[in-house]
Amino acid sequence: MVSMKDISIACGVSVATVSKALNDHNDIGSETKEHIKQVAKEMGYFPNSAAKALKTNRTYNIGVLFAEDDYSGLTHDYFSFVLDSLKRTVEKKGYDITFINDFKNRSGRMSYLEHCRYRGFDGIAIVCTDFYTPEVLELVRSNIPTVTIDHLFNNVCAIMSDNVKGMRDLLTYVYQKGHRKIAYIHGADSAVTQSRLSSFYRTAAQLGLEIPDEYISVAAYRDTEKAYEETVRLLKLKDRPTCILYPDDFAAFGGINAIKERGLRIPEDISVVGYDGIRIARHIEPTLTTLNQNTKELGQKAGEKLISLIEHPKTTLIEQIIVEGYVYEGNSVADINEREKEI
Amino acid sequence: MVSMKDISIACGVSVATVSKALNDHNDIGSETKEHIKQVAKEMGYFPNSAAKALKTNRTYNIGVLFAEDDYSGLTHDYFSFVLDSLKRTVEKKGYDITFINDFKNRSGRMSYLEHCRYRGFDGIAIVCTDFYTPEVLELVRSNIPTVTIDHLFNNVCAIMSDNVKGMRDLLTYVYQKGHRKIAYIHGADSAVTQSRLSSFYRTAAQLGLEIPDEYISVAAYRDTEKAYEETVRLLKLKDRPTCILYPDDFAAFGGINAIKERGLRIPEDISVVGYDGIRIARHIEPTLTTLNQNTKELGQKAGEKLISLIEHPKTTLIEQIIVEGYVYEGNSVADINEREKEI
DNA sequence: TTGTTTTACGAAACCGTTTACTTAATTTGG
DNA sequence: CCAAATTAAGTAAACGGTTTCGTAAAACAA
Repeated sequence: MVSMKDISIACGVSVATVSKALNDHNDIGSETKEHIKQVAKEMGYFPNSAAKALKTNRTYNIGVLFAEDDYSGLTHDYFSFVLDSLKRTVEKKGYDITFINDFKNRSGRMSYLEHCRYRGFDGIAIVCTDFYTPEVLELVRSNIPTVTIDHLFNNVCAIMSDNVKGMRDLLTYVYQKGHRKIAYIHGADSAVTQSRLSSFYRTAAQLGLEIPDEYISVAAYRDTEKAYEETVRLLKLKDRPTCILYPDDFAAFGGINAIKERGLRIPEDISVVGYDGIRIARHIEPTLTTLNQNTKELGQKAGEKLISLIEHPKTTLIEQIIVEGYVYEGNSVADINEREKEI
Repeated sequence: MVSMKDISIACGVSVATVSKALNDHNDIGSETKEHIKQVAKEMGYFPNSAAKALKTNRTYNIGVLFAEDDYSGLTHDYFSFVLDSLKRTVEKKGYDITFINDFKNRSGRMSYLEHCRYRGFDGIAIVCTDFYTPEVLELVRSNIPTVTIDHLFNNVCAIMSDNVKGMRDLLTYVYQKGHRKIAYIHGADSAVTQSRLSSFYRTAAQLGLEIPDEYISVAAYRDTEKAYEETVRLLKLKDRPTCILYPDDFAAFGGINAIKERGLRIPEDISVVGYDGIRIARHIEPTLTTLNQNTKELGQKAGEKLISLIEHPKTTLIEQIIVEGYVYEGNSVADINEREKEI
């Protein structure tokens, strides 16, 4: 490992001069500066992040907290796209990404916050987790620059997918296609679910839709089994819905299977709507009508906001950034306007 | 930030004593040791990873190189599962994960290797990338402990999914179902593709299958469009195959769509086989018969091997670890044994 | 010329830990 | 009882940078 000391010897200057030359301080003569840079390059020098961090308290490293439960963080289509975009964004600005976890070593276990302090993360992004555990709360209450994604805390920047508009657009779309009997199997309780559900009810009211209680039920996100069951239940109803909204695309597949197994056609017999816009939704038959979330922008805004928070703490607004998605029009929703007329 | 110095003052001992007490050196009296530990806990002390790394040259941080091209690394179902498993495994042993990239700061861009040295990664895992770029080669030639996944380099530990056995099992399965006219749309050229393709031919020969050239073609992994096109081509053949193998599950969906659009049924009219065993494959209709790769074990073995390489460099074997998958029997492959008899 | 400012660099402290080497006190052995 | 060995602590130098402050030389002004 070639260090500044080696360069200072090679150039016959002090290490202070080397440091200042490489960092482009302006109290170093331009010839000296160029010469030092040249020699540094020739000798294959690059800095030691640990030493730099130790002295400057800046690591250029961002901690990302992702769900630790099985199969719900990294492997989640929606969140992995957000992470990918976040990663690209911060890397462009010279930051690395390290996962936050309950770090274990011989002296025991660390809380998330302790882990962050241990690693000296300049900022943290909380992407996909249970936001109401004590450790997560401890984290957001700390003074480390933080952004959360799809969750709103007091005094913490949040990048939110516009669930209210998303659900409104989705329901309005379905309505315009002539549907009046619309069921909604919503996700498990969370801030996101709340937003969507209340937007669903509000929009329904505005459209003059009547939603019987039996049209509303719950299946956890990505729970194909439960979505399947609930779909079966809905199909058995005397007054069956013409369209079913699912918690997300993945869960929708459970519903689709239930429908197909009963010999019903999509969308002719019953329409189906997902949420998220995962890749596969566009590649199956029927292509799934869904709310396509803008994962790229979510990750990008989160990264930009976080870096701004780190580099300009005084002037960066603590705010909520809303990112809109759009209705992806597959062919899983029938246009029944004409059918209605016939009746 | 409470440091060892603070504790040393609080305890009336030197920082060396604190350091040794906290690290359980045995030249500290047990009472003193306990007392120091107690005070450290009370004061909320935890170490500074940068300082520790600077002094010890150990970061307990592992660099992971993931493809940087759009939508092929993090968001890839197969690789994201491997990463998830790798992450869990190394975290259990007290290591963190940071992504390797071409780090940029004001003094320019770093190569992957330079980035690794800059961050002082104890080891690196190369998971999913183009293995033949100069920068990746530079990386594997370095003396940093390294494991690669699904690629074999000289003198580097490799964790490989058993593509030879996988393809053999898959083809044998299809054969046992009575299929004799089997097409294989294989992935773009790579070591993985080579393994599968040669295993396909060898197994075919052993089974006495004749595979006309027109049954073999190429579509990039996850390229639904190309898979669609190639499927259309296959369907138009005079002597049409009864079963088509795809590069991966995702690509298979392209093929499935082509087949369905032409009014053909799966598996009654034509059988379809994927590769990977991504989650969704079990949740669509028909459920996809595919080779289920053992992502959990791949990530786990990779993590364990890497840590062994880091902690016991002398005694750890440089070897190739093969992880087997299994045929997931969906219902996309028809049993045509009886049909054959009828004819 | 002399006094003042500017420029270009160096000395040294410091960031938080680890560790080789000392040293003082205590225990052990004969 | 005294020398040797052991134990328990401390001292100080590193690790590789950054930064404050000081200063000699050069440039400038009058």
